[in-house]
Amino acid sequence: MNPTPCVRVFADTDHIQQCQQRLTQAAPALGSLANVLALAGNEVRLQMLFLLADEQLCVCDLADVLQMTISAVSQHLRKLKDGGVVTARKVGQTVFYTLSPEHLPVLQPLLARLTTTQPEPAP
Amino acid sequence: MNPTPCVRVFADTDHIQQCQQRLTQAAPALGSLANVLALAGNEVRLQMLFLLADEQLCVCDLADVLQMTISAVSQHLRKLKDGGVVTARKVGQTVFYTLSPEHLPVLQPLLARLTTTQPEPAP
DNA sequence: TGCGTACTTTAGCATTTGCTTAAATACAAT
DNA sequence: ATTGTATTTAAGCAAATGCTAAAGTACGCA
Repeated sequence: MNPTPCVRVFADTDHIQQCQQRLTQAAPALGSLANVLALAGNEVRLQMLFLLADEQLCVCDLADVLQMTISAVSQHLRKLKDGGVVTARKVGQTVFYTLSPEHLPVLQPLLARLTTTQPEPAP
Repeated sequence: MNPTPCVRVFADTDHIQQCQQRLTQAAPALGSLANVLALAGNEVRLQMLFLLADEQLCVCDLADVLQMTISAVSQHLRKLKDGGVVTARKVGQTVFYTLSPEHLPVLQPLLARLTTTQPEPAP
């Protein structure tokens, strides 16, 4: 596991342990956050989330907009659903996807950055 | 590219195009954001960023804290550096890493969520 | 009951990721 | 110059990812 350990003389053991303790304390939140960010860190999925922040959409719509196979879209949506990021609502044979409230506190500020109108470069 | 196109009868073409236009407009910011989130979406790297938000650290420190090979840590740091997320500052033969200001607006609120003290469950 | 539509799931495959191991580079001190 | 410390880089490999293609499921309607 640690075949090339850190060998410097002046390792501040106390400091190291403090850092480890901070990590341990943050661990649950950190793990959860990492999962959400990993999901949102894919460009296609981030596009989906961006669109879903505005309105609910069905698989077919997303496939049309993103110019992707329905299958590929569906697989992305499954990951997002498994991660608790989106929620599926079935109406007849159509499945509408929405951002689920669970991770909105994380996602909203991120997605908001994509909507704000960029300042035009001076002419 | 699109072997199983969406075949439903009532595809709202105007709506689809509106969505595509919103995507196109957000594209640069969205791509950049996706890159940062993909970097932060790895648990090890998120731990690193969490620690670096508090204080600058060298490769050796991070390896000790995270109980990882120096090589593995160095490779993660390279990705973070290439993505403009951290900055390297060399002092003698030690390299200190810091969060770079470029993507702080994205990272700060995320990392802040890890520091806030959780409310204790009532006894 | 049978057909068509919307979606999901499976299997397969190329690419990417994150690690290990080993060699290379950079600097400091002796 | 030589040695040692801190870090980077390269090569190799197992596992994860994201797609395609092809079945499979669920629902609505005639």
